[in-house]
Amino acid sequence: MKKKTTQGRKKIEIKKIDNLSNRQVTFSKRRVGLFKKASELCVLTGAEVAIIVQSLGKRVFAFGHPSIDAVINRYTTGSASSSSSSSSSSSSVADPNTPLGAHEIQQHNRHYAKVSKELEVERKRKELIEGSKLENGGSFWWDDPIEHMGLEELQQYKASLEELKKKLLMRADDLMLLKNSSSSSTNLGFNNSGDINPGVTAVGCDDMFFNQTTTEHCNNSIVPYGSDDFGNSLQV
Amino acid sequence: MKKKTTQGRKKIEIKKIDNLSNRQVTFSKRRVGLFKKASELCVLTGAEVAIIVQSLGKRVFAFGHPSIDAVINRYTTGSASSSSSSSSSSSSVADPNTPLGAHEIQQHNRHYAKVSKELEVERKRKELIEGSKLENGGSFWWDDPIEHMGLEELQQYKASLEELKKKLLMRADDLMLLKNSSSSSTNLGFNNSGDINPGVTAVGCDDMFFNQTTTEHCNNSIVPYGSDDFGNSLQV
DNA sequence: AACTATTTATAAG
DNA sequence: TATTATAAATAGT
Repeated sequence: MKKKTTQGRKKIEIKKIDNLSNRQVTFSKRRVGLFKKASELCVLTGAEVAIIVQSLGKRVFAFGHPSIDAVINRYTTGSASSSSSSSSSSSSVADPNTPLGAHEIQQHNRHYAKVSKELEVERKRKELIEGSKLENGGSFWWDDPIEHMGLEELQQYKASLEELKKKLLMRADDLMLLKNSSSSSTNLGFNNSGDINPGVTAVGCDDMFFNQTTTEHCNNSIVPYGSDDFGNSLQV
Repeated sequence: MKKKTTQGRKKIEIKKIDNLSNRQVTFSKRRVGLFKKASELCVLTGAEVAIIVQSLGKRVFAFGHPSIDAVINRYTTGSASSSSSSSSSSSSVADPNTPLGAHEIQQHNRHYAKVSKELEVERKRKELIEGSKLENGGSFWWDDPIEHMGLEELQQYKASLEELKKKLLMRADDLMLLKNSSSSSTNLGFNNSGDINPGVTAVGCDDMFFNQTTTEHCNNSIVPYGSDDFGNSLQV
């Protein structure tokens, strides 16, 4: 018979975790959990949500539906959906990439959302057929560093990317509306597959793939900029 | 013996809920849950988080630690913690109050955080002694419309407010750094107890009490502006 | 990073 | 609204 292998989840006090390592792990796990919840809230109720999370270090993650900027704009302006606004001033900007670009991004996001959903559906079907192996606990495949994948998984992964790439290219006309000023974040954990979505601004599509933690149709994104920090499920 | 009164939680598909009513309750419950998670993430890992949620109608809720604006600023500007920034432009501002004020607010928030925690601790103790009656399911007392409270609860509630008010006044010196341009949101669900914290900007302290869903030290806030919508646990 | 044993969050009633 | 049986999230290995 199987011995009780773990003591199971233990109740914890909601106070700062002293141990750095544990804190990092917890940050990662819960950050993913938070984004998942947000995603569900969006899908379930049609609400619009924007989340920005910054770990103690510097890494920033963001989630947004229908787009971070759309929600933020609405918030900062009072309710309208103005185009420009935000950013502006500020003297000590860490990286000089153009942070926002509201409308364009929003538009792109709309497309991404659709495409993303399609892929998600396909993924689910495949998963159903082959027996789920792509999911890791609470996170999603696009959160997995490739190192963790087996050969088979890698192939599936590659296939998924190709698939998505193809779909995105089919929508190239719309993507063309975006300035292809690489922008996005300065140093992502990921830089591979750098050809997909050339012109996505702030919430670079590359980021979306490897960093977004959400589910289904929500076009959300995670933009980790700044150097490394925790958020371990994301680093290469 | 007790009959099985409910079938318990049922698994649901993550797809838009058709029934409006159900969608609303789900929105409320999950919105609270999301903010709670966010709060825990902040406390546990020291991360900075900002969340803006807008229900399908118009009501907007926000959560932020150390302050929504601080996080948003950092996001929009790229990483720095500029003072002014954001909001600025935008032509169609619903309410003319100065939305941000980063540094000052941040400073205030720090204090609020401390004070808030103290109150929370006291509340817990009291609750422990009298047998928890302040909590409603997953939400917190400050989320409860006063109508739902019994006389006794109301008194306790009032006492809590007074207590907090006193503490905040003790830190008046710091608060003085803030412009006391009422600001905050235009039409809150709540307007009672309008004397506590006169000069809290964007994330008016009044809001904090009645709208924040978070826990403990996180100085977060929920600013519901726009007319009514769901988020039922909040409306007056 | 994968795995439980539990704690939490919640769908329904 | 308060309750309760379950689904989910997650602390500790």
